[in-house]
Amino acid sequence: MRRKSRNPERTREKILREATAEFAARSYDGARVDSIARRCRLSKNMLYHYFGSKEGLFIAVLEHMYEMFRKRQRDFAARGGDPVKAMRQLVAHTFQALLDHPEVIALLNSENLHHGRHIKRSRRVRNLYDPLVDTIREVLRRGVAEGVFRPNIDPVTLYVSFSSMAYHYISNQYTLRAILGVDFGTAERRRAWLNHISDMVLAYCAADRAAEAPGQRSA
Amino acid sequence: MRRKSRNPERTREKILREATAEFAARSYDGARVDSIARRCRLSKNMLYHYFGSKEGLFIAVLEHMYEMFRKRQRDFAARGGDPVKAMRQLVAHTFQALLDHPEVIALLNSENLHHGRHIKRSRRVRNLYDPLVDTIREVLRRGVAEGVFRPNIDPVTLYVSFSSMAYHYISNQYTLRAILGVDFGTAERRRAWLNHISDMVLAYCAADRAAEAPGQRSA
DNA sequence: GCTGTATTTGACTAACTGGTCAATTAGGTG
DNA sequence: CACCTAATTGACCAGTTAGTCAAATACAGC
Repeated sequence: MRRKSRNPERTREKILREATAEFAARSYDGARVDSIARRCRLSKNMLYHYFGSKEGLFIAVLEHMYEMFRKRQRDFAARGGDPVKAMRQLVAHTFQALLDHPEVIALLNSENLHHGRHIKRSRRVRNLYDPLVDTIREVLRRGVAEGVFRPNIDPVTLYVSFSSMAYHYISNQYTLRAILGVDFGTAERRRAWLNHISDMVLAYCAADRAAEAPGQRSA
Repeated sequence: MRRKSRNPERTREKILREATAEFAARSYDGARVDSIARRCRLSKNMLYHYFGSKEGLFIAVLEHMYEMFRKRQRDFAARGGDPVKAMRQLVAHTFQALLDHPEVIALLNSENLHHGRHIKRSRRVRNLYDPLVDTIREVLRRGVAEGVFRPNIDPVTLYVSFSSMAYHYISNQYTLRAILGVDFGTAERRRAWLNHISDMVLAYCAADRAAEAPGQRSA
């Protein structure tokens, strides 16, 4: 039987993969360095050799996660002529990305709980602009040109809006269930929620507005 | 100097108060029983005397938090004739409640990370209907009657929608800042965001819709 | 094949963690 | 005042935790 010969790259990746799983499952404080080492079938010293400390490892996990997510966003292109359809695809893509990568929500929640303490220490993550915002801007532009969207909609605000609704639905499903008595985990309810987010976004973007709604301020 | 004579009620409350602060600041796994005892200036045994275990204490904290929040929601009544104005008040109330009680977000996030493990064990919290939903229903009804809102809007869906946006804005402000490079903590940006949520809600509820937006399904 | 360097490991530790025990103290009640 | 019960405490423990040390091992270049 071939003893696993040394292979720094593979080892590093394996640690990163298992650490992501552990940190996502148990959050920063709940995660155990020994447990990660056991998952990797490596001695704990390897983690310290490559990442210095538990915090260093967590930062590397965050960076890796952000890069993966960003790449996925960049690879997505809302094609097709219809801006309304493109906007729906955009929302669906965001929702699906979060469903496909539950570790993203877990890691971000853990990080926000610590007031972004680790992200602040990472130079690679700071001011990492989400490429999806550019796609939104483009779709909005086309929609305005075609007369289906109203002008002067901020793409960042719109992005935060629908990603909030997608994220929160998944992230807080357990306490929402406890408070409202509704199971948000079923496929059908998810589909309905995705449609609802799109509906809200499109109602907000629609051009055929007149009276009092958007742009107005209350006292 | 008067040695603190025994007072079970006050002691219980003090433990609950300090435990809430500790669990909110450090989440369930990060919180330390010894630290809570130290905050209370009580021997650790008191926590075990009154709440049995760290988990029992956390459950009590969750229950207490829910009751407080629910009471606040119930006390709120969106008065006034104008349903549009009332809806804005409703959104503002929700946003402000989360700003006033940051521990709510911290505790709920911690609990969702554990897939609602503790909330499931609490009989007092299960299926605790949020009273604000009733207020929303009533405002929607009035709006439909006055012809400013369209009919058949689900109050629960609407509640989850705007509370998502309010909650997420506060909860994820640190990672949003890291990813988008925008400080979401300033008073002005908060005001703008509150207005934006209201705008979206009202655009969604508005009666004067015709063509394709709400209710439509994509493939 | 020799040697230097990077990879990998087993054994260890000092501090901490949730939880327990037996003992002490204060208040209400007869 | 004596007695019972509930509140409160100091001392302690077994298991765990992030992090360390020195040694061993494999690979690359000569």
